[in-house]
Amino acid sequence: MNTETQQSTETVPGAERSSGGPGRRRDEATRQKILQVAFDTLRTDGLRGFTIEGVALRSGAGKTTIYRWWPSKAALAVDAFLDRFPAEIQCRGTGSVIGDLREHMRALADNLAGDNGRVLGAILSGGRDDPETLQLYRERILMPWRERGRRLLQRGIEAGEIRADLAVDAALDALFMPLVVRLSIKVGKCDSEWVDSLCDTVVRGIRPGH
Amino acid sequence: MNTETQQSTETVPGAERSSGGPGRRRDEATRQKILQVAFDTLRTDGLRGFTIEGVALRSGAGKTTIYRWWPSKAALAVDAFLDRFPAEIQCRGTGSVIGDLREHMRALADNLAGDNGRVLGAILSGGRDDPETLQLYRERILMPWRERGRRLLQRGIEAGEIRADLAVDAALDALFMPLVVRLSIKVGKCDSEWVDSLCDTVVRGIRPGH
Amino acid sequence: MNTETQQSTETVPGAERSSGGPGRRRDEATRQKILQVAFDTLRTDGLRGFTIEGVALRSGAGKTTIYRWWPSKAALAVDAFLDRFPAEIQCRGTGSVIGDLREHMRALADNLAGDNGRVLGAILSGGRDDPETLQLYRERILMPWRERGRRLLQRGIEAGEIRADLAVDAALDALFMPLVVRLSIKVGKCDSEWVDSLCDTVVRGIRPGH
Amino acid sequence: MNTETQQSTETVPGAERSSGGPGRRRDEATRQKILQVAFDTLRTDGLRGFTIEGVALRSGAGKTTIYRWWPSKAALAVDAFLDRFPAEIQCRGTGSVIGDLREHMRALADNLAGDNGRVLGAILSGGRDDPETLQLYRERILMPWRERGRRLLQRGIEAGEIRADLAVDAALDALFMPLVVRLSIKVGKCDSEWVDSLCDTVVRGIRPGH
DNA sequence: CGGTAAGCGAGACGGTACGTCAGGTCTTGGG
DNA sequence: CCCAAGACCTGACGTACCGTCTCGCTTACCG
Repeated sequence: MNTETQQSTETVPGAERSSGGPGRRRDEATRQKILQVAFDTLRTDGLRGFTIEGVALRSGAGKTTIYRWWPSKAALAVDAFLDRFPAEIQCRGTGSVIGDLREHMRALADNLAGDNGRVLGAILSGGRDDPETLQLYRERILMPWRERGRRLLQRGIEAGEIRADLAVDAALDALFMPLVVRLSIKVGKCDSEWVDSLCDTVVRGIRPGH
Repeated sequence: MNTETQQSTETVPGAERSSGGPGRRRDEATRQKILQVAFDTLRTDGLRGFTIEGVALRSGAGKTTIYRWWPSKAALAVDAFLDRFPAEIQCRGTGSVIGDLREHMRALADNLAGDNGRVLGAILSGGRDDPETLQLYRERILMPWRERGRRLLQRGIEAGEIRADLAVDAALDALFMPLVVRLSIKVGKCDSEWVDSLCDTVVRGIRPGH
Repeated sequence: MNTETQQSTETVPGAERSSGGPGRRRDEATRQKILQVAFDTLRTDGLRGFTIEGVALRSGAGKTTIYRWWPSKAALAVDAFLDRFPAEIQCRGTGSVIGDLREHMRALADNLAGDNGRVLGAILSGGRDDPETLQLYRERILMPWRERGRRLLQRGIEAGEIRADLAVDAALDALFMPLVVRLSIKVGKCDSEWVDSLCDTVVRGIRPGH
Repeated sequence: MNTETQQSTETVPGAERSSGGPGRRRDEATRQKILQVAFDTLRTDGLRGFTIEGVALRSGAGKTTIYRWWPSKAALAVDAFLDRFPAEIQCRGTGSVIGDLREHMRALADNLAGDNGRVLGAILSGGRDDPETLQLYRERILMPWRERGRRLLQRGIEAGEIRADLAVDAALDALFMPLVVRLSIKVGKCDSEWVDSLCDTVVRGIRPGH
């Protein structure tokens, strides 16, 4: 678990009520075990084999305990993912904004190349019907990516590296959505070659140059 | 059912073995009823409320009959969608290739604005765990969109409207994937305004012009 | 099949309408195959594994054909049994009526020792809920046994070997019912030793003798 | 439920694990309701209409709950019967052992005259294919009858009322099996007249008296 | 330092849907 | 009119998880 990047723990499901008042404290080891098992199950069996019952069994926890802290299995899945996914993608700065943008997307794709990608893919689709989980997904996974991208684009506009009349949201869509789809629909790979190609295309557009 | 646009019906699940040999023929009315009910259920209740049991009940068919023709509920969902979705999106030609591209995407978005979009969204994610259905989805829904787009882009390159060194696949990703995500994750609308904005962005790129 | 002992074939289910009128004649080979397979299935798998579906499959007949000639699977079972069970148990005469009685029961038990017993046991219980089959069973299997026994007893009474005030039906119950139960409930064996013991007991009674 | 006559409840299916250890206790009311409904269904509709599904529906219990406690529907049927059937048939003593024997059988027939008989008849045959249930049936229903009878016979032998060289098992067969058959095959009634007649026959034998 | 208020595991409970099996009916084409 | 093949609706099967609900036990604070 990446403790240093876990911010605003209080409002996160599965981590509330950690002190104050009488009664036994929440067992942190149990929480960890549950998240661990949840993540592994998602990785190994996909969302199909991901059941509260199974997580409870394999983690040695009671179902009650899981339901006490996570409102739905989708919430648990999102949490299990985020617990192992850095809130802030770290990447080295290049000289230019557009270079930084490419680095950001590369780092993202890198990070999602292995287990994380499998797990996120599982979540992406499965939780779709649960509006609450969709909300969680948008807010806690997708938005941070876009916000980081948005900041970069704005910085680029200010620096004159990006045209001022850009429809920022559309650009973010063009950049990040393909990543999301490739993960969930498994159409093609998400390697850095592809990421570069995508970035380049969006940066230059499809019209004949200059 | 749109008979004229339904090509190569023989290899499509749920439509095989329609003649020859002894034994009772497949009941076309039943097939239609099942697809109809499946579509309506997906539209109304989403994938959450979409159960074989329910479709059987509401269509008056036996569960066995459904399982005889569709291997999984995801396969049924894909079929129900395609039965009501035109295989070829029709749109008027404009003078330019880029105009045609925009028209194509507008028509697509239009077609998915109502029930079709709801249903497709439901399918998109739910079928993810069933590799077979994913395959179906890619081949029978996504690919036709991309192919149409690919042909347009290539025509544009030949006509000099589009730069010759374009990474076509990346461009297709940037154009169509956002549409898919907006449908499935319900992040933002898919109206023609947004489509125009997206097209424009991909066409011009994000760098300062010429 | 024991053709010579099969009497009154006309009223037997599965053997009617064998001539006259237009149309194709009934296929005797098919009838034989069905009965054969039915018998074997009962013998091998018991009533549990005895299904019209299975018989149709293994005999190569269509389900329709079976239903055309037998109203229920119990009827088929009874028929399959009777087709291989001699209508008249043959046994050598002894000097005395009581000896003949013992011989009759021995022959019966003998005949039911192997496959026939297994099959009859299967029928006995399974058909119980179908009143029609129960009727069949009583009329075509049980009654002949009792009638033969009744004739013997009556002969014994006339000959003075059996007391005149005997409640014949009760005696028949005491003699034959244990056989039926042992077959169906599988409580104990039905070997000739046991048969002798039973006969002897019923003959002599339980009170101290002479 | 006849609490006072229910002995050794611990080893009886559907009544185990009623205390100790963590976890929610078994709901006795539910158990009662299930047995009640099962009994009523058997009485009303026979074994034909006796389905786990139906019992679950009418009792308000989940199918899982039934399957948790009873391995098969036959086991449930046996239990439903025994729950309402006195483990020890009570009957007044007469002066003689043979009189007591007749009383015992009368009481038995009496007890089985109404609903109990219908239910037992239903069980008798239906459970035949399930060896486990057959076992249950033999051990928990048939054996107690025979044991009681056996004790009576032995007492009779000691008292000189019954001949010393009697084959006790054969005598028990002759006495009780007809009862069982009459119940299951429905050949004739089980009234006290018939019971008397049967007893008398077995007691006196069929040979001319003394 | 003892009461009380949680947290925790185990596990029973009423449900819903699953995917399968067999029952009995029907509709083909061919003999 | 018979027969095979086989599609069809019905209904029950036994299983898997769901989310809820007791239980008895274990902490830990707070008066």
